[in-house]
Amino acid sequence: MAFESFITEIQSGLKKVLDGLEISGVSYVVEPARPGFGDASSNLAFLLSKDLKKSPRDIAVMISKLYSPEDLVSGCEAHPSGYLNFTANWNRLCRIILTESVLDEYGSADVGGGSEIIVEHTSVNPNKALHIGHVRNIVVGDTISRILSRAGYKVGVLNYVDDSGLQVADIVLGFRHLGFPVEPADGKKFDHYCGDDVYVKTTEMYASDPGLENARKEVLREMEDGDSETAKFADMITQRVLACQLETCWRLSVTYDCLNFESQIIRSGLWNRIFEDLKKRNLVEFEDTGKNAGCWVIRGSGEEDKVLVRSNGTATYIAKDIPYAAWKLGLVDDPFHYVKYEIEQPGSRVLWKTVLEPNNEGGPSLAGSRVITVIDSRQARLQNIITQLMAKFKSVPDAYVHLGYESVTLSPDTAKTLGMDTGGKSAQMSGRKGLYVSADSVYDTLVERIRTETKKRHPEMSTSEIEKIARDVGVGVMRYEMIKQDLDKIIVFDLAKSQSLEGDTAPYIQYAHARAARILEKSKRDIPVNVDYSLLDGRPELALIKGIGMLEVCVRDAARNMSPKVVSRYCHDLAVAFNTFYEKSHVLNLDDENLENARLCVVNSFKITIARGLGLLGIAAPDVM
RNA sequence: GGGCUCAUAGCUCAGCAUGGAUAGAGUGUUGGACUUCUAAUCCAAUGGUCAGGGGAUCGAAGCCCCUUGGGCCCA
Repeated sequence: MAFESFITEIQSGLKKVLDGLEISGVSYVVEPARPGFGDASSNLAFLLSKDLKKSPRDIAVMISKLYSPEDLVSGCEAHPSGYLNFTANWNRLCRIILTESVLDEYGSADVGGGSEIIVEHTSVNPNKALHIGHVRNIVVGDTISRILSRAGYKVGVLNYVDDSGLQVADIVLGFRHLGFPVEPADGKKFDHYCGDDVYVKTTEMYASDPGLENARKEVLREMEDGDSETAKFADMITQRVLACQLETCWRLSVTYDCLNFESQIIRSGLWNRIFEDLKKRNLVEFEDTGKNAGCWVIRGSGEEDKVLVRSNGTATYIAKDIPYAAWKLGLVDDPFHYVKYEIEQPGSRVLWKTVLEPNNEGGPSLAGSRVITVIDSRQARLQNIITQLMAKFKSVPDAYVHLGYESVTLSPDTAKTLGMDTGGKSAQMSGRKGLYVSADSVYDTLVERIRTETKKRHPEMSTSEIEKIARDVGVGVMRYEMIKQDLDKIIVFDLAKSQSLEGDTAPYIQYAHARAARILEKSKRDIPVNVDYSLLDGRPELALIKGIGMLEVCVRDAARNMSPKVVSRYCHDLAVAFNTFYEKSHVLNLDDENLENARLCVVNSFKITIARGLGLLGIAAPDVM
């Protein structure tokens, strides 16, 4: 409970006061105070002002007189503005926070109540390498799944591979009809080769050779027949690209439970079953007249009707997403079987993939009562239709959630380095035009730079140690930049700025952790357990301890609002609190063993808590950097 | 043309859900702090018509309406 114990006590104390006054039904809040206004504040007096026909100030004074401090609350004061400010009995609160914060379960919050939830993210066409825009999707998805598991959900993570779409057809066409060799001549990573060379150059040719459009349609048609040579070739190519993409994801500490493939969803016949179901429930209608004559449509509420099946019998792209959404929610009998993915992903998580042929391997447990789909907000309209449709199938509130985010664009400078003059405006990335910055290149450049920085600081350090630090920090920088702003803000990616390691960045937070680690290391003694908490009376200490105590509040907030940014801000604020403490309160060589022990205890709790917070962001906490 | 969305310091962003205290960070610029637990750090100065207008409220950056400007989606 940590800091929440304090808040809870205030709430029950205020309830007693309100009961005494025979007042009920006021939805006031008690929240951590701004610095300089006690330790927690309540807006209660403002809300009572109208009913009691008194000024907030008078009411606050009255309540503060009636309020009787007990265990963790040492005082209740009325501020002239009308706020009620509470001060903590820090001696006791410190004990609670510092002893709880070192427990394994600290930072868990029971929002999910053990219920199962599916998170789908990544879902990049397997015809190219991941670019920086995909990284936002991956990091948002991975971070939210980490937060949800800490918040009491059983989380299953899916990656949907669209291995039968137009983009794959494009590179298959390039390989089979335009003579691109399957093996890149220069030893390039295969996903980069497919994206940079085959895809870009093939799509360029459509303009000069209109006949290619038909060839592409033919390829697409052949791919749908699973037994065709083209389909087998496409499968080989997409599997190779996928393996490369996963390598990139894994480097960024992102892992999955299961891979789904569009080709299998089509061949499983899932769509026909869902379509029949939709007809039975009257959720789709056959249009006899009008511009959609001969089509099956979903009636739009206030919007235009959406065509699911065209008059020629082919399904639209909206229709393709419906069976997958229904499968994720467990609304249909599972047509799939599972095998372990041929390459082991780092860590302990087992990665499965679906197959259509039966086997005895078992499989992951993926029954989700709720589903979160992480896709950028350009797809909001489509996702809205699916959300509405799924709501009619499943009675759980918010069963299907589209977690949208704004796209990543390129800064004018960065676009220019890629050979495009945007006239001072930022530019949308485009795989087709080759206008993108790959995730691998950003990562490699960062790691190289951090390697140099680390060497400068630790000339004696072994290459492998430096490498480890460089990677941990590099991953941190990329992930933090993708998560620290709200999902509805466009990220304008700038190559030069992305290399920054100072200020509000992951290294700032990681560095605070390393500082704490170094103090503990140098103290050369066991972490004291029973310390004199009354010695922790300085402002920097208490602010730090308060921050440590707020982790649960943060996890709960982040999970409820599906907002990964909340955790990044928490980590940053906690690191700031530590750095202030570090400047003002020395820990070692104080000639006062009791004080030293008390402060060591705080440093230890901070180190554990910040590592835990960074862990929620998928960022490692190095002991040295 | 319709829909979604954004607008807060020179720049990048918090704060808005649940209205209330001097609107906060980072970055930039200027100056300062390493014989001390690592300066990937810290301190100070600088910088605001919270896009504009109206409304409800004792009180609005926040809520409602309108306008403007940008982005995206659909046609």
